[in-house]
Amino acid sequence: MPPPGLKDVAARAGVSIKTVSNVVNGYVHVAARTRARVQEAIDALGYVPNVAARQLRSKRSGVIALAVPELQSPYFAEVAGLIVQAAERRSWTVLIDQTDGHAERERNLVAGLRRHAIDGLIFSPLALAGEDLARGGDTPMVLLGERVWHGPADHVAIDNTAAAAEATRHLYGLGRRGIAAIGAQDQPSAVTAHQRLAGYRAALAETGLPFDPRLVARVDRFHRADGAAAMAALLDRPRRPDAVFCFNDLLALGAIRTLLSRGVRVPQDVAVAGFDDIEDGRFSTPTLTTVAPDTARIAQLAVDLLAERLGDGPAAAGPPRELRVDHRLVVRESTVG
Amino acid sequence: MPPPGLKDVAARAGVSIKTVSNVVNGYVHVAARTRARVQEAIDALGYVPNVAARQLRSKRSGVIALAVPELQSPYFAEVAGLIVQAAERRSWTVLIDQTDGHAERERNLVAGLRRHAIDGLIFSPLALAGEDLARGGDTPMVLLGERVWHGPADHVAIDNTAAAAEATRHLYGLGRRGIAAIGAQDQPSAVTAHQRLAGYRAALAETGLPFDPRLVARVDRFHRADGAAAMAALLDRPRRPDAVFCFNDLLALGAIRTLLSRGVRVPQDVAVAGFDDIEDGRFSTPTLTTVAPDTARIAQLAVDLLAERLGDGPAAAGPPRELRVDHRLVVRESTVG
DNA sequence: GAGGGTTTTGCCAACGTTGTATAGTGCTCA
DNA sequence: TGAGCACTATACAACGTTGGCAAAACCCTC
Repeated sequence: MPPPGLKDVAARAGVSIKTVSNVVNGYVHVAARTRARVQEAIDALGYVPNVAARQLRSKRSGVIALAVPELQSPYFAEVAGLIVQAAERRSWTVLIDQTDGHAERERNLVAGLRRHAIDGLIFSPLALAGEDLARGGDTPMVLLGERVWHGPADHVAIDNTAAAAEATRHLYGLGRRGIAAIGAQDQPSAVTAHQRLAGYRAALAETGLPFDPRLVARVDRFHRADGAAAMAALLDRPRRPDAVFCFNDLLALGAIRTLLSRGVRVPQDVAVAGFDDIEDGRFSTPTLTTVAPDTARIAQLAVDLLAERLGDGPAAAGPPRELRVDHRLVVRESTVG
Repeated sequence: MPPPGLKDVAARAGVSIKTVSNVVNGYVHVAARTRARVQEAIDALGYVPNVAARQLRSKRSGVIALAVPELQSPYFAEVAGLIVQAAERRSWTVLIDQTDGHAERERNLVAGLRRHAIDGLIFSPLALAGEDLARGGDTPMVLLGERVWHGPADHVAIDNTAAAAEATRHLYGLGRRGIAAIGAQDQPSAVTAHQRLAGYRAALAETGLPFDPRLVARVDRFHRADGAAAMAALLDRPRRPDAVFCFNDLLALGAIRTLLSRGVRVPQDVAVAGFDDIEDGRFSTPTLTTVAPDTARIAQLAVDLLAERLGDGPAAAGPPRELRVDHRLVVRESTVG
């Protein structure tokens, strides 16, 4: 037996189909008596609106998509969870998509998904930057990450450069003078890596420390294994650092693992700072000094921005905005024993 | 300008709407010439089928839902990622939903979502068990976790009890005699906790060790903080354990944190084993001994089972099945220094 | 070149919902 | 008491797609 539709509810309540629709959509001008009778019929039949039909008619699906490079990464998982929660308050459903950082997949997503079925898109691009993102439909889009191109999308981000500089200055403030960095990347699209590197360099310049390329380790991805390998490489180079700023917490945890397994003490011999404030860093040994972005606010803002664009209000159109979100440096055992 | 529809493509190619539909759906009897002309028009216009309309007509959406308690938990994030990948091979989209373990939310999901919009559901219940799950539509459902009730759904799970026993025996085999457990839960619906506790008790019984309730710590959730608190409580009790079996890796990492911060050596003084084999445990200090379920296979099987139920083939109907997935004990530094 | 079968295409209806236009109801106020 | 008005409910069309069916075009054989 097919699920009941407005038709069935209407028949049972003895009213027209449209009246039922009005009740369901909370239209104001429905007599209390009628409303009650309809509601009773709805409950009795277990009526649930058919999303497909509703979308077909009204062009709104109540679904937004969230595209992140990978869910396995705790940072993205956390952001995803928060966005789902924020969206739920607007009774939106979130379709989470994983791009694995493949440009192809990101492109498909932007071009394909955006045509139908999705009211809006929150996108954390990894491989894609620039005009590629501008393509595909006019579905409202909010980008997580700094604005590095000039397409028609809103951005939500922390000040990566300032935060990275802050972390680096913290290490300098501890008296460290051989401050290494782990997480540099070559691809021009790796904006996050570039900005954090820029912050690191800015702090060095500011404090008068020379920039030494030998103290900067490149990585392919931002995973623990990459951090572990990069740290090993740094230790094998002639000049051994007494502090490391890692561009995210996973890299830092991997680096710490390498240090400890080689008998290097953290933080006495080498101080380590990370970025993201994932939960792991709060319970690792040693606990991790890190830059904590206000992820809850990032999620909330992303959803709010999308809502504005989706709304029929005055703010629906307008130039793309870039919203800056706070961050703070959380000092833990990996830098001050 | 609204996105192009079959109508527009038909006009451009000079054929009827239905012919375009036939081309899109790969209907056999379309002349090669016609097909080519239509395809060219599709490409030129960038036509994308309207999912809503298609679903309205054909009752298939190409979307399956995955409901997990929380994405923040690395284990679920990993499983979610793998399921998305497995689903992609069947060109399904996955709608990931977070229940936060709230019974209410899980119930809504099962009752509401299943009516429309979703072809199938992969569900990892936390709060809900029993007949509650049986309600709501006839959308095919696959449960992640052992079968503890008798509704009409397929199950994919590892043998939690056997795996827990294995981990406990491993600790016993190291010569430990005060083996504690962290992760017991009281709610009858906490099936996972019950089964792992059962495995722990079975192993004790088998080895002749008495079961001591003072060595079993209850937790509210399976997070690091709970593990840390539980471990602190265990250390404060009169009888101090020399080994701990934690019902998941997060609990274990939290427990290790407490041990190390109190100056207790791991594994020399207390050996710790976990469950899930999340990535954190491979890079923590010490690295974590744990039970590794074959998550890739779990994901693949869940999707395959759903596909069978969705297919029009002979296996579409039939009694619910329970599929057992392998696991193995991964021994690392937290038990053997 | 006509008859029969096969391939290909076109028309119509329907999926379940909502927006628009409209009819009906009961009230207030002159 | 009737005109005017606000409120309430209804009828109908349309969203873009696909399945069923009929018509048209094609190909072959005799």
